[in-house]
Amino acid sequence: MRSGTEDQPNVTASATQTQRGNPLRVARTRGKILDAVISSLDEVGYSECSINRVQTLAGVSRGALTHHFPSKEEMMVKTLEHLLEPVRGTSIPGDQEANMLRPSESSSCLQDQLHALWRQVINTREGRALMEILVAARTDQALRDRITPALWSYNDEFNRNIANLYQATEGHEDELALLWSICRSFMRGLHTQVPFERDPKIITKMVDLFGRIMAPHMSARSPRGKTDEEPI
Amino acid sequence: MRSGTEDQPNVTASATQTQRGNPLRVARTRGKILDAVISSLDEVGYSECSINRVQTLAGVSRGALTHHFPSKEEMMVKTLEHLLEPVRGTSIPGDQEANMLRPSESSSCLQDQLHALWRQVINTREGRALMEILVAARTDQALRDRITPALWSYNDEFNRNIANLYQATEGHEDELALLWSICRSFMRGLHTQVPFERDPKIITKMVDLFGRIMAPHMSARSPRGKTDEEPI
DNA sequence: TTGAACAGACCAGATGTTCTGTTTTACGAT
DNA sequence: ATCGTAAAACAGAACATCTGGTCTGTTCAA
Repeated sequence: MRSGTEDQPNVTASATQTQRGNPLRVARTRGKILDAVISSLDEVGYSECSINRVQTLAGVSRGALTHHFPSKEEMMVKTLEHLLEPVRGTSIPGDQEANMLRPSESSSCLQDQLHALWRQVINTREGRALMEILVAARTDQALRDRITPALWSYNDEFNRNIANLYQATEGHEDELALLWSICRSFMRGLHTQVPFERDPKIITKMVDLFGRIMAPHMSARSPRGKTDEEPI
Repeated sequence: MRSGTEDQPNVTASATQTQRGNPLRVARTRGKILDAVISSLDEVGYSECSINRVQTLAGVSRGALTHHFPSKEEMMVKTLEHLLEPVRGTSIPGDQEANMLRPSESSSCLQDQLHALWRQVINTREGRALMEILVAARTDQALRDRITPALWSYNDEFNRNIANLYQATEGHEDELALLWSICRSFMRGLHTQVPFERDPKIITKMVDLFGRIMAPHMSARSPRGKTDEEPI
């Protein structure tokens, strides 16, 4: 609580001259820590994602960790914001996840896009780590209060982008955001089914059938106007 | 590890003469403990659901708790099995949750039934507690291995019942289980959205729209014998 | 020389488990 | 009927371990 609790130097942006001097060394350290947090959340869950585990996995000292993240709550908040960055405005152009909303290169069929969303975004280290934080924040009001603004901002950005890339069937244009919320809720729920499913193909079948059911209600906009190479 | 680790006297059934004597006193104690576990999971989450909190909330001593549940893992396993009981074969006939799968008395419209499922089963203390255990078990292999059989058994029973009460549209009869898995996955995912939603009505809207989308693919069987009274 | 970046020790408190006692209950012998 | 006994049911202390937070140093770059 010695320094401002809310405006740590941004790691992704070029923090060239915040106050004193630390070029990209802090970015590497913070990156290692955030990566260790994500791995820990994915592999052992929120309750076992302890400071000791993170510092060991990241290969940094306790001092370094506490310097960058004064508290565990701070660590989780910053991790979540880090996880949400790729789809926000602050994303790096070359980032792979930044294109998650864009119709995949292979096909613009909704089913294929949902499959891609599941495989490349939701069912990943990052996706599972995010889920852990969301579930933990439900019962941790302090954490929830701190991550809610980022989630709202993310959600707004998400809906803004999605309206440019997809459209609901005519007469139901106002339902597009709701439709996508349903898609995301379905896939988050899938997280709690995967570990217990006998046959992994069931998950694929569920995504596939879900896509078939949703397809009549929404579709990708044709992206001509941005000179994309024609999806369908 | 002094007694058999797998066959504690069943609490729901009339444990009249298992080996020695304990009539309904143990049922009350176990009930208080299980209730405290459920409340703790719902209110403070898995990571904060400690032995101390449970024993305090239940109003029982440490000895009583460890007597009935020798380990925390055992406690969680038994709690999950307790949560899954109402819809299993071992359910008490008068239990309110036992009828969760049955078309509600109000209407047999799928949307209304999904709303009832959400309000009366999923979005409840018990539903949220179950979610906490499922999420925790993802990263806790020992716990996962112990609850998986109960989940499979529950799932089989679920699908068996659901086939008697619902039907997919003709030509897709084999998809009924998959359709219901999608419904359940969607609603589990909803758990992670509720705490962060600005307007609670959004959740209702999502359930409603989801029901409208799913309705063409499945419907309730008429409960009178086999004489269908035309669902669609 | 200044302050950020890092290193590592230290702490009070909480965690889950194990342990030894005490009470309660059922049942069999009298 | 009652009394003794064994085991279940319960009570609570003690344990080593781990948690997250705080603290004092040291290194590094401007």
